[in-house]
Amino acid sequence: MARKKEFDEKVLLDKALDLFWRKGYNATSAQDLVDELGISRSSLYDTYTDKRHLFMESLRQYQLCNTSVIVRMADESTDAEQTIQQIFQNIIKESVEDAVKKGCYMVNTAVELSGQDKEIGDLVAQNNKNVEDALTRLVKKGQADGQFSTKKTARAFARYLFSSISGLRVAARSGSDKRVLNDIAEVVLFTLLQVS
Amino acid sequence: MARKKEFDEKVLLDKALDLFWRKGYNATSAQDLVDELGISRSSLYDTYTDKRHLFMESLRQYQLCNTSVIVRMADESTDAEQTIQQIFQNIIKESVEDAVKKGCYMVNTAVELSGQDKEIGDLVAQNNKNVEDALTRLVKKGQADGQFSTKKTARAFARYLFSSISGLRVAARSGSDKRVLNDIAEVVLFTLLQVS
DNA sequence: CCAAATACGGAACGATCGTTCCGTATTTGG
DNA sequence: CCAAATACGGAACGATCGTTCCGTATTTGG
Repeated sequence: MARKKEFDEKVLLDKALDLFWRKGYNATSAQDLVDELGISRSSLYDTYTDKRHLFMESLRQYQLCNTSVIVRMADESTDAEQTIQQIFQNIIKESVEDAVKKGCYMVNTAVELSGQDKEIGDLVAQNNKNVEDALTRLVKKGQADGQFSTKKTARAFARYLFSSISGLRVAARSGSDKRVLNDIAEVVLFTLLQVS
Repeated sequence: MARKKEFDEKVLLDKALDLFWRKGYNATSAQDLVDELGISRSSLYDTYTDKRHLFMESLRQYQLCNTSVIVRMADESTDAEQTIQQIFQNIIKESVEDAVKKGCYMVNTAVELSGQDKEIGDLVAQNNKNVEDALTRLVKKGQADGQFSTKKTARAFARYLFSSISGLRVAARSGSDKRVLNDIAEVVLFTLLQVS
């Protein structure tokens, strides 16, 4: 029984996500958000509580859209080797096509805030655990199918893959070009195949 | 022909480095620096020009102390395989012993500032290039000695190793415990040996 | 021993930070 | 059609930002 919002809450959450992703939390001011989202301060605070709350919402949104894709790919896989290749190729593609070199929002946030903000650190840690667990299931499957070595545990391989992805994302954010990213991914995949 | 400084410029540069390393650039205020270094604002600005300048000095200091160690290890190596193991073991040791989980200053800075500050981005890029080049020479040596595969170029392996180190450092900063870091390093080294 | 030069502590600068408030516009239920 | 409720734009809040200024202390060359 009142006036309706003139904007779409979810569309603007995506805009905020994009801004935080690009600039990081500390370097993004309330004024930046007002400019980017195109709404007034009062609407911003009325809708999203405050800057930190909006940031956490955007992190959850990212988790929902980007991280869970990897988890889904891992769990729906019928060919572990091929799925891992796909995961890496997706990341390369996304990185190369991104003109502003945003890297990975979770990696960026982990580096910037994990040590300073417990709640955000916990969210990132939970996210990482989900991915690591999914990769572990995927590697276990690959081991059962005789595609991967069993000389290390599936958990160890999964941690290795996760760390490789982080490294690739840092390289992407640092501005490494396509050739560098391809080299990295190729060697990760190559070494993975060799161990079988 | 005037009064002498009551503090050691280099000792305080190390303190500033430690603070920036821990908190990042944007989250470290001038007040934080005054508190940590124990000198007044005027002395801070008189000695180090301004916050950004002090930050860049600390980056150069880090490059001098930490990054160049890897370059030296690579160039003085007589056994490429063993040297790479040493490099990883050093990083693990440093990460495990660091209670505040600072990670790698260059990685942290690359993630926070490479996209926003051209001069800092260039410094990080130059640093990365130096490490990548040193690793390339090291891998080339390992290939010549028959320790590593020649199915990929030395450059590609070097980029892979560099990215692996970045990933490891992100994991360390995110608070991964010793077992996780060990798993990652072991698989990197394991896969490296397998390809020979 | 004094004039010149630099270092110092701490107050103060304008700018920007994240957040709140206020007066008005709009919508809806009765 | 009016009372209640929410959304809006934009001014304003106190706090903190990075930086400068000022008056005093200390050192050194002549």
